[in-house]
Amino acid sequence: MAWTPERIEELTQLWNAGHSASAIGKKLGVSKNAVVGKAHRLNLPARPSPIRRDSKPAQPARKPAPVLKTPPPMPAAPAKEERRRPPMVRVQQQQEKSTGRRCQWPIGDPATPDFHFCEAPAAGGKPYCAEHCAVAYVVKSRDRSSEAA
DNA sequence: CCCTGATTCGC
DNA sequence: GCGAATCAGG
Repeated sequence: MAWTPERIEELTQLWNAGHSASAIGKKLGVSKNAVVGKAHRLNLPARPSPIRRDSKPAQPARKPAPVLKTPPPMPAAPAKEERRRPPMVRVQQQQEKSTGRRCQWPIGDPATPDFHFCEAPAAGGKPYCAEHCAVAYVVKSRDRSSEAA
């Protein structure tokens, strides 16, 4: 059954009158999916629905194959945007080296209170200490000497 | 298990 | 554009 202007009008009226999608569908002789689908397509006002589908976590099955052709070459290097204020231990380490050039290597889950940075003295202009430089730049190192572990 | 609406995706 | 399938909360 096609959506004739009359049907669309009736749908709109019933929808705006607060009838449920299934009730409207029953009246129009279509499924509630058809009603809610059409309503959504018509940009009718979304009626009270607590359903939240926009959770951050990965959505499986629905989007299976991103198929990336250019994998980023530095998997171990964390982004600067990940920067968060570390716990209170910061004060102590600042006393030792207040120049601010401290290792930015993230430790723990950024979404967790115990998240902090390494903050050992950074090695030669790098954002990380010597140990974490070895981890962050492992790809480059391997590229040159094939070992260093 | 029933209801609800929202979103996706093959047609 | 359509709507069944699927998802998701009450």
